[in-house]
Amino acid sequence: MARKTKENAELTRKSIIIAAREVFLIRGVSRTTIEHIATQAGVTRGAVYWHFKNKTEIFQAMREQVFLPLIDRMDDTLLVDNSQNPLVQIENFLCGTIQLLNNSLETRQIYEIMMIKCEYVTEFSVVLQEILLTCSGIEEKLRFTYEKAKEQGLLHPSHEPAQLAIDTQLFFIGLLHMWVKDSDGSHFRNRAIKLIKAHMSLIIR
Amino acid sequence: MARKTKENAELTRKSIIIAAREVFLIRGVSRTTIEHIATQAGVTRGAVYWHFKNKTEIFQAMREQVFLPLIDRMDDTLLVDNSQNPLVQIENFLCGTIQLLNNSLETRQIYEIMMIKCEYVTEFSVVLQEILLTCSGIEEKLRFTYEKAKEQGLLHPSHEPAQLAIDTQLFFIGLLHMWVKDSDGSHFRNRAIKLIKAHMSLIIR
DNA sequence: GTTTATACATACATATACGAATGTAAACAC
DNA sequence: GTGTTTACATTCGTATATGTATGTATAAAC
Repeated sequence: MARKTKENAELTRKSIIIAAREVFLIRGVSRTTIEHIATQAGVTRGAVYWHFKNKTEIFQAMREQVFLPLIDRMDDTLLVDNSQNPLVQIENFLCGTIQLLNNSLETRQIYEIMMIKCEYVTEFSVVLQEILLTCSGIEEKLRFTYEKAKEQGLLHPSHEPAQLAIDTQLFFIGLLHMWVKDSDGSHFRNRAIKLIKAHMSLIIR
Repeated sequence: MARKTKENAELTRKSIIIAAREVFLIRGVSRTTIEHIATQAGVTRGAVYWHFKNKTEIFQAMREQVFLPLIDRMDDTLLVDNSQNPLVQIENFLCGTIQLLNNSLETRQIYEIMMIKCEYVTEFSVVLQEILLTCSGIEEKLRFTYEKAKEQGLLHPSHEPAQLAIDTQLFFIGLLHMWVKDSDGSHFRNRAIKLIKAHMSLIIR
């Protein structure tokens, strides 16, 4: 086939990542072959192997699209000292994530793939470690923000920021998992924002 | 090969399920072949196909070993009216599940397989629905118990049993997920019981 | 304008997995 | 004790996936 311009080649690369996401979602990562991805992207396996070494590399490229922005947004919402109520900051961060999932089909699908359409074995075990690291980061930033809240006397005296941080983190991890699994929407997707507000109301003094 | 007695055949069947669990854990469900399972069990594919229609059936047989006891134990701990403090009942149920995971290698491995070594697509989507149903059951039983607590004046007046039930459920789902992923143990496994007690302490009036 | 590297498509070799079909020896029913 | 069924092992045909090797037309470099 005729050689493409650099811009066109980049478009091909992106279309492969999009195609991979679509096929991963339907078939799961393991059962997806390079051929499936190529066909979905309208190219041949040759094109895929030109842009990526193997399926794992495609998966990683797809994953970076949601993880990097997540960290950024977390930093923006929680760490930036905007003299706002820290508890509101946390609520905004949690609700913001849910709204991102609601608004972005791409993000929604990638979360779903990572949570219930991927087996974390061999090459993918590395991804698990990264996820754990990201979670540690979230916990730390939540704790930092709950400490601000405590300093401002917004917390019940017997509540420790470290405990609240983990509790909120686990609540949110659980919520995300159920949000993704609840494709019907009736149990968690439609109520997610309310559930977050309810969780935060348990913490307010 | 020589025909086995009924008892021996049952042993073979069980050894296949055990072998499947061991291989699923290492290779993930999708990447595991019938041949892998057979070899691990010390039989041939013929034996596996004799006892099970396909891999999905083996998976289901394995899964039932942990899900049925979970429901039973939940009913025993939460529903039986033992005139104990309802909040203690909930704490006991949560801690009991963690202790079960700590004590039973089998349960631990099956949870790990179901959470991060399995892709819920096509035939396995059914399993997701069952999991969602089980979760609904858990939520309901938690709510029932929180309602008992409210009647006994153990809750803060502004706290609604329905909200608490979901909050506790999501907390626990998050905890289980992190418990499983934290194979190192330092972040969640060693602290799980403390985290549960901390969570419950947020709820006590 | 020629050369070279690029961006793929095509073809090939190898490996592996599945399910069914067939074979078989012993357990069990009678 | 003979016939039948069971509990597997073995064999076979087919399908599918992978990575690489090779081919090729063109964009880009000079």
